[in-house]
Amino acid sequence: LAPTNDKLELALAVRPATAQADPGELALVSSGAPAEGSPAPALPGGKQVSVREVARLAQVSATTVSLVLNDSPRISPSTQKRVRKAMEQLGYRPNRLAQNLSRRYTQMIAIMLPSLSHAFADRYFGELISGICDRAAALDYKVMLEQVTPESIERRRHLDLFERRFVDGVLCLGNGDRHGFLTDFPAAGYPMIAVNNYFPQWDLDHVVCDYTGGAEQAMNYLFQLGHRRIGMITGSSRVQTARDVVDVYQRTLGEVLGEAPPATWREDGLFTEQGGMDAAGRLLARHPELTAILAGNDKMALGAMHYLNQAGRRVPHDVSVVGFDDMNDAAFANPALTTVHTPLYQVGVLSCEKLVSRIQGNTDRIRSVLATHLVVRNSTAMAGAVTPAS
Amino acid sequence: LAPTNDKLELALAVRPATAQADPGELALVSSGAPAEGSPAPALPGGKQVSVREVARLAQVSATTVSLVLNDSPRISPSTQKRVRKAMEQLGYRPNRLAQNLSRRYTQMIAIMLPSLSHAFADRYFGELISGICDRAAALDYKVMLEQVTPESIERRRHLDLFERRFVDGVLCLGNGDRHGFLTDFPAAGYPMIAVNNYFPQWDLDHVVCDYTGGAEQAMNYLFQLGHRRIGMITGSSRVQTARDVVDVYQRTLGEVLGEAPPATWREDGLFTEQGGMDAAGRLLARHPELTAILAGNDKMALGAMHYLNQAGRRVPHDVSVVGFDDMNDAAFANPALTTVHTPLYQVGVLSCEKLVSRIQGNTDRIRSVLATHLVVRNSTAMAGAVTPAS
DNA sequence: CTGAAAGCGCTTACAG
DNA sequence: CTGAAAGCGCTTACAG
Repeated sequence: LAPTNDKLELALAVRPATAQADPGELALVSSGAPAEGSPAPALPGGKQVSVREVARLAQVSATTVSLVLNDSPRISPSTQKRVRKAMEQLGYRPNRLAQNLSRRYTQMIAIMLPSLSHAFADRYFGELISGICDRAAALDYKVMLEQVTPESIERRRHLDLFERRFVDGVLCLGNGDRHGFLTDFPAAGYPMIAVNNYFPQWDLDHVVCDYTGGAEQAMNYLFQLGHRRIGMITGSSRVQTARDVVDVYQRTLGEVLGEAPPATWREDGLFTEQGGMDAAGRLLARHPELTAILAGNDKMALGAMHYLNQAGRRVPHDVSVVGFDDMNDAAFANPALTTVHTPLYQVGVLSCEKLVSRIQGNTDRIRSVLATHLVVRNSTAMAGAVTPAS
Repeated sequence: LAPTNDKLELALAVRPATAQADPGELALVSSGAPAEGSPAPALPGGKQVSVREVARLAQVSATTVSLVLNDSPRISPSTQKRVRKAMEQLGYRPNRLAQNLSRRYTQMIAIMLPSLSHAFADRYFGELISGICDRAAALDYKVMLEQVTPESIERRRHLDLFERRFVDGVLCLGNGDRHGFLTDFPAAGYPMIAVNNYFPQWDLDHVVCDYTGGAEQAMNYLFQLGHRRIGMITGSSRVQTARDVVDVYQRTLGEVLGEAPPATWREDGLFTEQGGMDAAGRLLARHPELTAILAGNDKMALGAMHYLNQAGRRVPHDVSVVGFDDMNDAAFANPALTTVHTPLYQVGVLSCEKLVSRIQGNTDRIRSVLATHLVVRNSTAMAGAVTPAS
C-alpha cells in the first residue's frame, strides 16, 4: 500500500473523536466520503441489502440476480450489465450463509490437529498451515482451524464438522497410529487427506515427504565422512514416517557394519528439544565412542547439540549431528545444522489442492510423495582423530 | 484413547479391500456394528435428518424441537425428554448453516494476518494462534484463518468477512502503522481487536505485552553487569511495540551515559535471523568496542549470536546478547539465550476472550497489557576484560 | 406449555 | 432469455 492510500483509508474510517488531527487532509477527503457512487455497506443492526433490493433496482427478478451472481450464461449481456450496476450501487454483498444453505457445499475446509498444548507454536505445523492457507486462498476456499481432543473423538464429535455442514473437507495433521478416528472420514464418505504421514494399516489418502529417501542420503553422507559408530535419536514410534527413518538407519548401518547395530545406539527423543538433549546425554554416557548422531527432527538435533556443547564435546569436531526437517532456524544454529530438507510448505500446498479436487468430485486415490534432500552445513565433519574403541 | 477403542473404530470404518486382516477381531466387532441403537449419520447424498423428522418422531412441532435444542425453559420436562430421545435415535445434528442464517450471528471468529509468505511458520504467530484457538474452543466459537493481501485491502475486501456473514469478530495479528485498514472495522461497527500491537494514532482496542517494562528490565540487567557500550538490533520501525523497546534503550542508556547514545549503535534487523546476523556484522565492524547487544526479538538475537560465533567473538565472554520473546528454542541455543519473556499464548487467550465478550455486547474499551519479565540464561555475562576504547 | 406461520437470503428446477 | 414458486433447515414473534 502506498502511504497515500493508507491516509485515505484512515480518513474514511476515522472516528469523530480523533478527527481533529490533520484537518486539511481530512476535510479534503471527508467531503468525498459520502459521494453518490460509494457503496454503503450495511451497518450491523441496519438492514442488509439482499437480492431482492438489487432485483427491484435493476427491474428484474431475484432469480435473475442470482443467475448473474453465479455467472450463468443464460442472462443477456444487457440485463447482466444492469444487474451488476445495481449491485455496485447498493454495495451488495451476497450472504454466504444463505448461499451455503441453498447450495450443497460450504467452500470451507478444516485443518484438524491434535490438541497438543501450544500446537501451532511449532514451525513444523506452521509451514504446513502456511502452504494450505495460501493454496486455499487461491482456490477461493476458506479454512477453519480445529483442534481435536481425546474427548471429542470419544464422543464422535470429530464428524460434526461435516454433519453440521461446517466444511466440505478436512486435512489432518500431526496424527499417529493411535488416531484410528481418521478412518471414520472415508468410511462416512467425507473428503479427508492425511498430511505428512501415512498409514499402511488403513490405506488412507495422504501427501507426505520422502522420509526414506532423505534418511538414505543422510546415512550415506555420514558413511562417506567415515562414520561407523552412529547413534540415533528417534521420534515417536507411533508415526510411520518416523519409523521409516529408523528403518533406514538400521538397514544401511547394518549393511555397512556387517551386522545389526546395537539397540543401545538408539534413544527416544520425543520430537522435542528437551527430549533430544536428554537422549543425547543417555546415548553418550553409554557410548562415548559414538562419532555421529542422526536425529529424527531438527528440534531434537538442536537439543542434542545443546547437550554436547554443555558437556564440552565439540560439534562437529568430536561428534557430528544431522537433523531432519530443515526448519528456518537450523541454518542459524551454532554450528549451522546439517539436515534433511522436507518441503513442508509444498506438502501443505499440494494436500490442499488434492483435497479440493476430491471435494469437486475427483475420486482418484491420493498417494503423493514429495522429494527430500540433504542440506550440508557445519554440524558434520570427517570422523577424525577420535577416541579408540572403548 | 485406549487401544481397544482404536481397534473398534478401525473395525467400524475399515474398507472391504483391507478387511481380511485379522479376521477374528473384525468378525467380532462387525457383528456389533449395525446395532439397533447406534445413530445413523446421513451419508453425503443421503437425506440429512432435520428438525422435521425429529418433530414427527417425537410427536411435536418443529418449533418445539428448536426450543429444546436451545434449552428453552418453556418446554415441559416430559416433552423435552421425548424430543431428546428422538434426536438421539435419529442421530440428529443441527445444521449450523441454517442456524446461523436464522440467528443473527455465526459463532465464528477470524484470525487475520498479513500475507507474509510462510506467515505461520513462525513461533511468534504460533503461540498467539494457539492461545486464541484454545480459548475459542472453550467458548464454543470456531476460528477461521484469513490472510489479508495488499490487493484485498485495496478492493476493501477485508470487510467481506463481516459483510458476507462469515464471522462475528476478527483478531488482527502482525500489523503495523501502514495498515490503516484496521480502522475500517470499528468504523463500520464490527468487533475487532488488535493483537500484540497498539496504535496510539488510531485508538484501537488491543491486547499487548508490556514491551516497555520488559525492555527496562533487560537494560537494567545489562547495566548491573557493567555494560555501557550496548548496541541494539531493532525490529520494524512501523510497529509501536518495537519502537517502545528502542525508546527504552535510548532513554535508559542516555541516563546512564549522561548523553544520548550514538545513532550508529543501532541497526535494523528486520525481525529475521538473517537480518539480525547482518545487523550484528555491521554493528561490530563499526563498533568493535560494544560489549553487549539488545535485540528486538529472539530471531534477530539468534542471528547475531550466529554471526558472533562465526566471527570468533565469544558469547557471552566477549559480547553479551539479550533477545526478546522467549521463543521455545531460545533455551536451547548455544549458549542459551537470555531474553524477555512475552506471554504470547496468554495474549492470544485474552484477546479471544475479550473479542467474544465484545461480540456479546460488552462495549468497554479494551486496553489490556500483560506483564513481561526477563529470563536470565547464558548469553549474558559481566562486562569484563574487554578492549579499551577505540 | 405448544404450534402454525413467516422469515433468514440465497439457489434451483420448472415453466414459458 | 426471464420469472414465480418452492426449498435449503433452522428460529422467532405471535397467538392460544
